[in-house]
Amino acid sequence: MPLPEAFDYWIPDGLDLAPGDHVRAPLGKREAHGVVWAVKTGPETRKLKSVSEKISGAPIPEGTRKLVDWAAKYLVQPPGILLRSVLRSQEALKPSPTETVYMRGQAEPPRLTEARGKILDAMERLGEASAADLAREAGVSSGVVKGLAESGALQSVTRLVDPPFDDPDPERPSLELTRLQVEAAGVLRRLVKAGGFQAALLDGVTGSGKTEVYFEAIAEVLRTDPEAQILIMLPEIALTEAVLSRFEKRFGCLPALWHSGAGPKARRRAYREVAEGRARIIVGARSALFLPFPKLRMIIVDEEHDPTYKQGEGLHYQARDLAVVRGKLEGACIILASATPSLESLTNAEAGRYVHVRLPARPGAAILPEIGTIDLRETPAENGRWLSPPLLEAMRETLERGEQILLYLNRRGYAPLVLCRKCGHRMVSPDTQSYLVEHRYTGRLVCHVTGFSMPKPRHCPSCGAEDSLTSVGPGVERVAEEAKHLFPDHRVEIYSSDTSSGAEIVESMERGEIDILVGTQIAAKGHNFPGLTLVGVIDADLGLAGGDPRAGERTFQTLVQVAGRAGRADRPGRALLQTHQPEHEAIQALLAGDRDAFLEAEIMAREVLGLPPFGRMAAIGFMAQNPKAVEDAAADFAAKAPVTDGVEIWGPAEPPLAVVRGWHRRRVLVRADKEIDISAYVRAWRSRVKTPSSVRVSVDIDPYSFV
DNA sequence: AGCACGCCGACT
DNA sequence: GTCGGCGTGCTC
Repeated sequence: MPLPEAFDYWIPDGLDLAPGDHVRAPLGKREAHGVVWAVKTGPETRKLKSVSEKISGAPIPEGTRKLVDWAAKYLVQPPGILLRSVLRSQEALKPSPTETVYMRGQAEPPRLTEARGKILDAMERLGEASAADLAREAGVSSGVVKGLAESGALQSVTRLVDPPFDDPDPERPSLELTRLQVEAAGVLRRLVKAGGFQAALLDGVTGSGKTEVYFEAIAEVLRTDPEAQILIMLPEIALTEAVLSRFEKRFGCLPALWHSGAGPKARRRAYREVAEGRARIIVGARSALFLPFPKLRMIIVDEEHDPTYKQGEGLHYQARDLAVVRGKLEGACIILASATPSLESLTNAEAGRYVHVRLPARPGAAILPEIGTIDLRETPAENGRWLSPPLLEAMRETLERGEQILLYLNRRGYAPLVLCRKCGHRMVSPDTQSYLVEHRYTGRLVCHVTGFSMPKPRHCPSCGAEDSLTSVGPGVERVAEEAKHLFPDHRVEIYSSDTSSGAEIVESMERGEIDILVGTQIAAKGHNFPGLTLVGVIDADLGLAGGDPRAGERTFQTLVQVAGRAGRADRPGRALLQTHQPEHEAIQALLAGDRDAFLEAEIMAREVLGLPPFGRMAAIGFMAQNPKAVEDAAADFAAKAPVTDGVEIWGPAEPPLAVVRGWHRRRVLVRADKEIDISAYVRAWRSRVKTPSSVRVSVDIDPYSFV
């Protein structure tokens, strides 16, 4: 619970409690589940309540408790909020339930009655099954199954409903590695051998085989310590498929999975197996970082630059950074892997805090794509079209050779804006006032923030004009429509998070059945399409707009990832970027293939402004249903900021979405010099300002966006 | 987070 | 005169 600190209780006589144990304890008028944080002895004058009872379940290990304490301080949150992230599966504290299944036994039934015959027939059909299933299938009562089991005609096996995961085998032959991969793996293995906290940045171009390299580091951990646990973090569940199949090839089984999409059963099983130290390797999303590993020895953060490691509602944290902290607290080895490392990680590597392991070339014949720009100022697409003549020409050539094309546009739906030709009214979401996106496939206008949707109206809601609403700008649906129109004899498909059968699309793309794939961000990640040789980026400028200092970096990362999809097998690929500003440094750096020069420039800009990683940032959010109340609360809060050298307060300002579902929002940003403990500063500030309870205040340390 | 208390408006 | 809406404060 959001209490400021742990509460003290008496330990009743005869109850043996140690830190990490689960207990029930009275709290106000009720009882609550708690975890023993410390055991104290000595005189006590306060009147304390007593712990009610100890409850079963693996205790929360020391490393996990340290993480809770550390993160609570750093994130300026009550420790209970962090502990809640650890206690994600209440049922997992109980031992796994068991189930009894029956199979054919050795003996023949002493008397083969009609009912017994039916059961044996059902057995033939079902193979092994529970007594209830067998009885239902045979149409008799389950008592018959019991009788047969006693006579030995059926044999019963009792097993756990949540069985342990298979043990990964590090000794299986590793996949064939290139010389460069062997070298990189060697560096990581030496880190593992050295033991204790180690951090490495595995920095390799798209397709250079980073996964295989860190698998060798994992194998080394498995070999060195028979109890060691390893966490592999991925930014999204959509990405796990590729990693899982390669994992199975290397280690002979599937790892335990942890992600928010898993059902209660899968969660309970994964949680219990992790907490009891049996699960050796866990593949998971950001929340896996808070699992109670008793012996965590390695954390891999794959695609470490990915913004999904940040975000999250309620509790804001940067999972990549917390992973490094957890590594320190546990004495574990951390490997951050990316083709386009974040500025933060690169700076750490350059400062020598991380070992910098580079993987420069792709294995085998695959080479990086040739990258070119199309200047839309010189060769624009036709009015109302989005594919420029040079891109169309390249598409024609590619299709003639029987190769595949990916058109990348990070915008779902048909058109990002719908407006009235007569009066200029723009269709906006009732909650957030953000533009409604037209989805022609479903015929609706959708708010991408709240999910609000409505049928596209025939009359303008403002001036009443009929059929005057027009679609402005492209989304993937619209680009696909254009591609279909221009290449009617080729198969065009859309791949976005709206696509219901994403896995099918990926498979038929892999098999070469799709000629032109029009995709959003989701298509840019992790897939391997051997026949893909042309990537067309519809709008390379998207993301460069706005004053966000992170825009250049983000655009660069995305474009590298997308361009990296082309020409992975033996055929060289090329990527063409449609842009209005080919001179932008992010795009120039891509053209030159000069990532490091681009990042150096970015790093210098950040250093001058004192932005992360050269300074610290915090965002304080205010939310209330009454617009006046938020405004006043935010202004009052900002006015009461403690004055300190090296700290600047920006705002209050309206965040990008000033109203969401009737909640009005304001934001105050804090920039502090690197030496300043920004968490302590914000904590002190918060404690001196009293905000009305109708205004919710949230703190986000290291916010992703600085604007 | 849950739970109780207390203030105020609305209804028997 | 009492019920219940929610704003406020407390929980070892």
